[in-house]
Amino acid sequence: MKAQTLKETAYSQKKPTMKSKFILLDLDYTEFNNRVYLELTGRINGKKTVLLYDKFLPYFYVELSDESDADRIKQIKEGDFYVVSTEWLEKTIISEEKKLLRVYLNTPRAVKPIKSIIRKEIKSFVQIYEANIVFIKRFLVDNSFSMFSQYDIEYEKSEMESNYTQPCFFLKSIILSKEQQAYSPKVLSIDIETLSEGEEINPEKEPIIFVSLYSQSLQKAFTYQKYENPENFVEFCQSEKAMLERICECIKEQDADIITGYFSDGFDLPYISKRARIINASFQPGYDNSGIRVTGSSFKVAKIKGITHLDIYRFIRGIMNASIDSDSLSLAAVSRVLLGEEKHEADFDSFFKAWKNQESLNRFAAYNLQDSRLCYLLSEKIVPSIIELGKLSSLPAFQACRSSFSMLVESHLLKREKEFSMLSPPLPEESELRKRQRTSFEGAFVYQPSPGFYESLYVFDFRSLYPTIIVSHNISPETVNRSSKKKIDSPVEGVWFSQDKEGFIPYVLKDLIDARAEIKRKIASADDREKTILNARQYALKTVANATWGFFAYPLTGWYSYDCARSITAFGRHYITTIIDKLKKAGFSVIYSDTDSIFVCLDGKEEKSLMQEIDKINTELPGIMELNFEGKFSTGIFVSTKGTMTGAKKRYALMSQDGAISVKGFETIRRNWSEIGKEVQMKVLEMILSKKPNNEVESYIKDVVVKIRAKKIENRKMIITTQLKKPISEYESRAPHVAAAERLREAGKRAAPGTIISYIVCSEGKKIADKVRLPEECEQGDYDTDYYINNQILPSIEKIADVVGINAKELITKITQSSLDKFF
DNA sequence: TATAGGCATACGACTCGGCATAC
DNA sequence: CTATGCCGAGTCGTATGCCT
Repeated sequence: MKAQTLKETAYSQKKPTMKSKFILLDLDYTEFNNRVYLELTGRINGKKTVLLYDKFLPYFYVELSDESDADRIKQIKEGDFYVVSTEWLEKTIISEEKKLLRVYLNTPRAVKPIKSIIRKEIKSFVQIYEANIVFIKRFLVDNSFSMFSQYDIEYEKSEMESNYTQPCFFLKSIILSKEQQAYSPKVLSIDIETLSEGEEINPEKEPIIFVSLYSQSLQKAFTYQKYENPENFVEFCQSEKAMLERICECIKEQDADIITGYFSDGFDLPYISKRARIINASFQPGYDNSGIRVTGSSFKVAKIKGITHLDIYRFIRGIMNASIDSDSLSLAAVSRVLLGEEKHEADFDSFFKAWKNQESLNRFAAYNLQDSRLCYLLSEKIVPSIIELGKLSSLPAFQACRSSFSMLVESHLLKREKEFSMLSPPLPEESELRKRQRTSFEGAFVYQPSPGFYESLYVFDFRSLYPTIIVSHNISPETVNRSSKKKIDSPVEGVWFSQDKEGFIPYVLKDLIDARAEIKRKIASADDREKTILNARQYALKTVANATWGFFAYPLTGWYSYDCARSITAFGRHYITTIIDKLKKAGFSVIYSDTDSIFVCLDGKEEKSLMQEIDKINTELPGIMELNFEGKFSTGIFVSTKGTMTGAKKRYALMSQDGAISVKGFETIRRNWSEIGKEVQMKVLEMILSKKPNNEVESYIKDVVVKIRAKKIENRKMIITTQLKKPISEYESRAPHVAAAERLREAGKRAAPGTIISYIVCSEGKKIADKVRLPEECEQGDYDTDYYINNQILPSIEKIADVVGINAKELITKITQSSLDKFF
């Protein structure tokens, strides 16, 4: 925020009021003469425009035991900060109705000092509410406004002179348009390459050598070292400085709504910003001629005024992580999963060599452009979800992209409070917080499966189990253990929920669930463009609905409720176990169940009678709870845990009728397992699920073991990757991946928390940690064959082979024996 | 810069008993 | 005879990454 952006002009005249449609794109604020002005960036008839608005002020609520103290609060002034006005309002906090004083201030900077004056000097002061809500969020939440929506505005010529590069007006009034047309924001993606041969990244010394920009109308890689026969997507600049200035020019020309990058918060944009300063390049793409604003130290955030910067990696890591089925969150891995597109490998050594020897850089340029292209394609898929989450929670897309689940839910609840005249309950004090963090509660029920091979499995699951439990039992902080005419007892002793009045959380959740059902109906008949948006919207609704129950158990919020949280999981356990009993009594055999799902075998009965039984169960479920048919699987495998005969939970494999295999929990889908181990396990699973005869499975296993012994498997498949979760020094024991991290650091490379460590187990040494080598330290075949056979192959197939009566351990010993026999 | 709990598994650190060896 | 060290088996705690 800059106070000096605006200057008052000398004249004042009567100005005509104009009316128009307005698409809101970005929101910020500035100060002038000790008054705060919201800066709304958006488009009027397609033209990017800045609107200044002075009719919204920051505020918070004060609870007083003596109402007459309100007059004293009204008078508070401290330097440039003062109370503008106050008003009394009736608000509910949890279930207590209170009369609270809403205190308006002249600027957001006044919140902290005025708050502490009230605390110190007002005798009847009891409590302050909602003082921690940032100004911009307050504005959006109070009005239920959101980015990329359409508004009807009245505005007039600005009295102030500004240094904005965009036209600037005074906003007189703004309301959300009745008709909302889908707005497709213009996206520009960026990626840079730097000449960094050492491992540490240093903008002081290492120049940016390539920058690529990708949008619908521009797809180019920029560099400043000329070479012969450049591809037509390459543009040469005179120098690095000229290149950066050209990039800035392109960004301005492109006039995009959104700029995206992959890890651009942490790398590309901060690097450009720093590098531009060092080489004295002018790089000011902001509408007030500001550059890239980088804040935060360990978690950097990069902002450009007037263009919403979305770091696709940040969003994937924070929100989509769980729903993405990929080993790592690298651009290559994520593109493979979400776009089905392979990223071409880069050989930076040869790139840098070509750069130094002034050879053709076409391959380097293509690589650079590929990255911004993939990021652009990912943006097409992901940006709609970010926008919809922003709309749902009234957060700017910039914030929605960088929010955690808890922040999305918190903001959504904040937006909905006014429908209940509620305020956010105050955040916990230090001691209460510690108490909450020590408290845990029982979670979900998991059925103990019997190991074996099954045929014809029917799977059912609850639609949104926890949200529907909350709605159907009216579970909310203000309904728990409240004296009431009608109540529902929780399975938890001594806890009940009042049914007299709909609770706030059930009310909000019901709305989310209904809205999602409605959208799913619409999707069926929508065209492709609508479908993208509707899909993003239903994703946002699902995300926020599912995260809402977790809010009860999240210590850092005012909505925390131990009794609600443990009642929800207790209800979950109650219903799933009751249904299991019913199915068993009806003569079906239940194979497995985890939290909200049930796996059933017909056991000689008819499919029809199973479905009838499920229908009956559904009529008996309360409220909106519902058990759905998820699918039928022709074969399935459940295994025993290591060294026992009892069935293992959370690890199984199913094959549907069309032959598609779904694997859960097994090594095949674990990141910290070697490719060879995973590959062999998957292959064995496939063979068994498709009922291949045992001798085929055995000969496959034999084949692999012989190949490993003969060192015929590539090193690449022997690499084990494990994430380093904390600094090397904090580990109590020296696990293999910690030993590998040490080696990595000795080689001068990064080994910080979060780094994925790759290593191969080689022969020299006693402990496995001693045998660890980095992949680049190994020659082909350097690996420890015994380790891979005994610790990677055997454990991954032993329990699976067991199910069809193959003794993998014996088999492998026999192979080893016979190969030794041959040898001697 | 934390939505929750439940679960399987690997591996190092440690303990303990058996044994060989040195003194 | 005791002191020392090595080895393997068993137990425990730490660590990771999965499932819903």
